[in-house]
Amino acid sequence: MSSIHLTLPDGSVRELPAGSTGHDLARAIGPGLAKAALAIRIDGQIRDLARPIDADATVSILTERDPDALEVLRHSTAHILATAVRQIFPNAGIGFGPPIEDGFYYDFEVPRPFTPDDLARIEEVMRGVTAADYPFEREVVDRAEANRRFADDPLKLERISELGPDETITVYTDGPFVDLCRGPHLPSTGRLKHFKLLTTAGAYWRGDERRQMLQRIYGTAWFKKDDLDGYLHRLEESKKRDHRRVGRELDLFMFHQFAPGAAFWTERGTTMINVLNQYLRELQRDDYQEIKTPLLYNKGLWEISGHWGKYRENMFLVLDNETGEHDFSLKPMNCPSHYLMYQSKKHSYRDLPLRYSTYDVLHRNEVSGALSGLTRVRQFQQDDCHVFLMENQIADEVRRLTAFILGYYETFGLTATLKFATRPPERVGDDAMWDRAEAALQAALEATGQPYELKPGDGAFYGPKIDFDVSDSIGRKWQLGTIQLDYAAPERFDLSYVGEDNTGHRPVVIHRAVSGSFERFMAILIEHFAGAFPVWLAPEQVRVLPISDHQREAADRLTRQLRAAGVRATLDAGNDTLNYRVRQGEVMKIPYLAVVGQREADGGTVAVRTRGVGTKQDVMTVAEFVAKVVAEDRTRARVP
RNA sequence: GCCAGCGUAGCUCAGAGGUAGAGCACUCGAUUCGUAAUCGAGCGGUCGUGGGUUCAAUUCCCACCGCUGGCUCCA
Repeated sequence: MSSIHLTLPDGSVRELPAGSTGHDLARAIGPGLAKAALAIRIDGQIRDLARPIDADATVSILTERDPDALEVLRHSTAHILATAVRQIFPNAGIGFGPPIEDGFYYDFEVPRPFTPDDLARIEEVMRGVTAADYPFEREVVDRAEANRRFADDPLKLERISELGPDETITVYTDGPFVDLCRGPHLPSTGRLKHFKLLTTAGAYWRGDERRQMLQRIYGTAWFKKDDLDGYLHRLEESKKRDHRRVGRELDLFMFHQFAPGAAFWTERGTTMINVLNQYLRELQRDDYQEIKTPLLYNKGLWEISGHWGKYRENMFLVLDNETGEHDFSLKPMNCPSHYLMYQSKKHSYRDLPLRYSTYDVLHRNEVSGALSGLTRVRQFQQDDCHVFLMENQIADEVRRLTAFILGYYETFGLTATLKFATRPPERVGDDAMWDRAEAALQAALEATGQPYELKPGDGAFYGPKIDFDVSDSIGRKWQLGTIQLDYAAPERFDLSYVGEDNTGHRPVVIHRAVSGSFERFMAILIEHFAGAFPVWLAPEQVRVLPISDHQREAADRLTRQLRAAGVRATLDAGNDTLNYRVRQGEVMKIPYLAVVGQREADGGTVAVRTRGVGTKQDVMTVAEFVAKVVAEDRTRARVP
């Protein structure tokens, strides 16, 4: 009888009879491992423990400690969910049930959507399935058999029909439930203990809005109760820093149903936006030309740019009373208007790269269901820039812009992930142009040395792009900055520059945004800092608190001194107790509370309470305090 | 746009087929205080909007608007 040789992670080799399983291996190594074993990694591929190993391989046994085991756990939990759903709704069609970050989901085709009560009931049945401790059994079937087994489920039949001729078709059974599935799974349903169903949602079959909507159930699953509790706790905590909540608590912005998707900025929020804008202006003072262009345009412009054909459904069309037609549109992007300005003059190659920057307001008619706080709005202000340059300047410019964007984020302690997005199905320009644009941008991106992820088909309709994504408090990623290469627009707008050879040449355009939009960036900042902004960003940097009316004059003087030095300071001399006013200051997350009692009033000092550090107070002279705040503001220090 | 949930005072939330409450906020009065809520009084809501059922609707039904979570889409 032949045998197989299995190399373990520590380099040792085990010899087992051919046909041995992962279980056998685990048992051979030791009873502890046999008990803890969940799955096995064979030459990098994770498999069921019960599956025979047919050849020599490098292997490792997966236990709870292996991060990959979580995915197996979650996918197996999804199966249990489906098991329970089928028990309650025997005719439910079974869609996809993958593991996702922190959990899993499963899509079902059912005659009516799930209610919250259904969810509770389903979870209860799931507990029964785990208590029954059914083994997950894998079986290889041929196509005819697969079609026969899933004859009552059109969703599964569709999946089977898509499997290639030489793909192995496997089905998994856990107790009463059979599913078409590639696996792998945990040994049995009894291994699943710490899970919770979270929400339901509609989801189009195959993610295609033209197809029927399935009912999706989201859940989470963990190996340990502590991990589950910890995750649920994290969910709660992140809700507390949700920018919509913090924005209201700190009085930064509001929304109104009469202007869906458009923020109202309060004085405090406006102050912050102005601070951000000022910072960007400072950074772009020397190498950029800031311009402003109209908000409303005749459709003629959009016909040239291609927006009328490719982007009209996202544009707010405006009625022209004279023609009776909706011939005008609010601009959804700045680019076309910047091309008009570029066009209006002759440009020399000596002037390139030429960078037009702007902070104009844009409007995009997002579908109502897409709106979400400040992260997804219909009206926003982009920190936009269009660079006109020669092809041989692309690499340099992309490197420069990338450094600019990442450097800007760094000021706030934000980190971004980069994505390289290529031609989408709906686009302008021919393939040759796209080949060139993608090659040029990717080469430039490679040259920056930054790691990036590839997103095929995710580019803008006019060119490939590099996106800079940052996560919000509940883990959703949002695109902030972007660098988009555009060969199409210069053609469409017949843009040119005069080269060294005194003839006309076609420039290339790069679209660039750093914050993406002030709105979205504010959302990210609010959540990133949980509202506790560093001094330079805080709308109110210092609040001066006289202990009683007797120090009012000294407090008033201090406030004026701070203001004269450019500090955003206010005086809170209300007749509330000091305790109450300190609390208000902490709740509003004011960086510094400057307390003036009789000792301070007499000595020309101030007792400074720093946000978040409690009762510890720093007594310093007024001059020292003013200098401290001014320095922190000027250096954009991430304090306190 | 699609699926689901939600919409009661400025905010957080109770409530019930018989025309509404609490805490905080706000206003006034008292208190003048040494680092996270001083005490008292008062003001405040055609219960998102419109229609229907009913003797009676804020409560039940329908439509619309908005918000939330997903799907699609996206800065």
